Amino acid sequence: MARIVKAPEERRAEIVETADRLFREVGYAKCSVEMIIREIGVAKGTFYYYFKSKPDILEAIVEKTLGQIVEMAKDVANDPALTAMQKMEALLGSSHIGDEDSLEVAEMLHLPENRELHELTNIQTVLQLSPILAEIVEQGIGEGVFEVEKPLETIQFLFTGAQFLTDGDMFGFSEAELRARRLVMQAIIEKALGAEPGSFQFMNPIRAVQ
Amino acid sequence: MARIVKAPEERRAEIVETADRLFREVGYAKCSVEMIIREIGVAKGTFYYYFKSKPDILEAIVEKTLGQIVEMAKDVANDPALTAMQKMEALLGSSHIGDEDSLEVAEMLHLPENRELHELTNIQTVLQLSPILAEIVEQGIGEGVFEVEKPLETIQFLFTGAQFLTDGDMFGFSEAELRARRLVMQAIIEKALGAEPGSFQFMNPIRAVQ
Amino acid sequence: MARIVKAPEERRAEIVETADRLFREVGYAKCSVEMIIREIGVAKGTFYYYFKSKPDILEAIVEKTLGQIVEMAKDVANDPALTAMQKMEALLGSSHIGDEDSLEVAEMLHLPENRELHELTNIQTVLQLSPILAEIVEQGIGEGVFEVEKPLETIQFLFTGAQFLTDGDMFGFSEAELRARRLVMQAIIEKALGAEPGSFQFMNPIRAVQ
Amino acid sequence: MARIVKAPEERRAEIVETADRLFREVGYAKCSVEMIIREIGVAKGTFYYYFKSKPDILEAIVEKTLGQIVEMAKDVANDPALTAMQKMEALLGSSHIGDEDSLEVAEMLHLPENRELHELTNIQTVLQLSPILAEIVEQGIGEGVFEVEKPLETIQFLFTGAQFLTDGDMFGFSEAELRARRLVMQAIIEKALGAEPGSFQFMNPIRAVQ
DNA sequence: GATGAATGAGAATTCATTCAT
DNA sequence: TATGAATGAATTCTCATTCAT
Repeated sequence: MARIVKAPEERRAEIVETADRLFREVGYAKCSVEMIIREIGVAKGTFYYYFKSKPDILEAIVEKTLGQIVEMAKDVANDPALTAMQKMEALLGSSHIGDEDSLEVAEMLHLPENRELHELTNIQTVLQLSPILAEIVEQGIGEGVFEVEKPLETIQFLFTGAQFLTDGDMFGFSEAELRARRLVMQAIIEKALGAEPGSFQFMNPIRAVQ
Repeated sequence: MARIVKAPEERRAEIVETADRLFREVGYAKCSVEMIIREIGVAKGTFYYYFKSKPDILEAIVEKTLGQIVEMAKDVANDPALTAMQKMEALLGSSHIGDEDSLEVAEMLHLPENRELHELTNIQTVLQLSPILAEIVEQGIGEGVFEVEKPLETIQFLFTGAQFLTDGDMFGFSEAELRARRLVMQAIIEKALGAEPGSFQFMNPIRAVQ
Repeated sequence: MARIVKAPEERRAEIVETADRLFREVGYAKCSVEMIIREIGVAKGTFYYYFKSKPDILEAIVEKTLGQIVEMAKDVANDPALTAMQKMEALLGSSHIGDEDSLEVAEMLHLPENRELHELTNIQTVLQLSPILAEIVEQGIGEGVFEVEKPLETIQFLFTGAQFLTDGDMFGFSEAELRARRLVMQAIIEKALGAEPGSFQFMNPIRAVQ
Repeated sequence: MARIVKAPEERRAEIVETADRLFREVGYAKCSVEMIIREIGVAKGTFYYYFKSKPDILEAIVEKTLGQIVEMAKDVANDPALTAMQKMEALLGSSHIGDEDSLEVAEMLHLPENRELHELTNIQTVLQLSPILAEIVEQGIGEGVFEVEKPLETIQFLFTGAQFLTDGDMFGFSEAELRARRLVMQAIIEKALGAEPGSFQFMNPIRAVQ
């Protein structure tokens, strides 16, 4: 096959992205290295030139994904101009704000993922994001909008429930069922954080059915 | 090897139980059919006489496990002598009541499981158990101990959070961390169900540190 | 491919023999499992049903070969009717005596072998055969035909020299060169063992050029 | 990486030396070209600029090694001031004479080598060195210290036995076992060459145990 | 019902070698 | 001279499944 030379970072990114997509589409275990390289049009050796094993690229994907999520969350959390509630909305709201191509946390987490990626990314997401969210909750306590004793543990529980219940299609819920669950989630979160009922309405915006 | 003839149901049950145990011990993907039959001392053909494929026996295991859990939950739920709170305690409490070898729901769900079984059983557990628990919540509303609008969805959210956060060692929490999370879980559940603070204390019994 | 079922020992022996031959023909490293199974006409899985790895079958081959050699040597050594000199002749002589299909030690050792098999079999042959030969030398000392102080070490040295110098075609000697070396070998062995000059003439029989 | 230009002979020698060392350390087959170039800090292409293949560099190494050995042996053999016995001692003696960093033949041959290098170098060593040694034996016959009919073949046999029996750790002998074998070797060599008993004592110098 | 030898389609990984720059 | 990204054939090994007995 014709040899096409690319800048290493470019080639590496190309492989990561393709693998990421295929892993999510067909699952990590069922997606062979063969599939990945055929999709890109490179040789087996090229794959192994950049990644020393299949688990190795999985790690790279998780790191990349988490990096993006955490970075965005930190940007929001550290913005001194925002109230705790505004930060919550920015991170958990389901409506797009600002520029188009920025993926939101909520959206990122709702990709149809498979088990391995699920476990690795979702769990890591909960673990890495909850301290950031907990800090926002602390800010909110200071601002008098939240009232809760153990912000970190509370956030972790709520996050986990939200993550796994509405993520992917693990549960096979219909759109209507998902909506109902999101509404309830909102109420539980408000109660758990001691927030005003309705203050997390941004999680369930009224909008036209997609 | 000597041919040992057994009653079909017995042989089938033997295979299911062994596979169940091995799947949980070493994981579904990593447990080969070979391992299962060697453990029992039976031939390959015998396995395929009873189950048409490996996924097939996985399904059988999940069905069996769920059946046991759901049956027990229904027994409790349908006991006319118990209050809603007592039923909750019976199903979610972490202390043993009654005979020794009966596995509780809470206990069953906390076995170190692997991904495949996890996904299949945990999710199915949430889906099948939540209507039963929701009914108990309705009973509790009638008895004035709970106050919540959407029992089913609320239960599902809480159940999911509890399930995934404290199950297995997905998150790698230490014992102390798990205890902290269980305490918070109790508070959130009470708030979400509109129950008296401390009424779900049975989830966190004071006991000697192991 | 048509499934041909054979008795396990038969199939196993078939694989060992084919592998043995191919390893010697093309070398252990260069002979792939694929080559072996294609030669026999069985599936890959069949090979791995009988041998857990490629090194595993190598071991089996060496064991088989050594077993045959050592067994024959022991039979000769333990024959009470033979003198030490006759035993030496039986084991080291290059002319066929008796039944046709019995491979002699000398002949067995002169097969064109490759490195791995060479190292493993030749060395093991020296180590396992030298005590047997040393015992014969002791018998010879008693009979007054040998005179040497350290039979075992002496035998090992002589055996090693003989083994590696005239074995296979490591050195690329011509037939004439080999003959010359064998003659000298005879003289050295006689001197080293303190035997009568010419007593090991059986190693170099006068015969028509092949 | 920064491109470091070196004089061709220097670069070539650098690669040969590194490959030589690594081949001996990890074995020819197990030492990849990658390992060699990483060790030097040079690119793949550079390796293939100097050597057309991996077997090619192996050949270069053997030639280099043999060259050194043969050259030294010739220097000794052609020294008109030395007796045959002194030459034997110079070449086969196990004690250091002269300057420190000069490797002796005996020492060179006892490096822990691997199969490929072993076969190629040891055999070639025997073949190239034996005529030189044979010439010394002829000189010794003239001087009345040796008495043997076929010097070349005799030397070849003795050399081969010595080489393979005590080389590397093919046989896995202990230090004590090796000492016993070297003593016997001395006796056999003396007998085979018709030399005075004890005249080859230099092969087994009495020295403090290490 | 039961056996276990046999199947074969993959899977991951290695590495000597090439070639555009 | 030198670089290093790219190649791809080859290799070992796995394991769910089949089928002759």
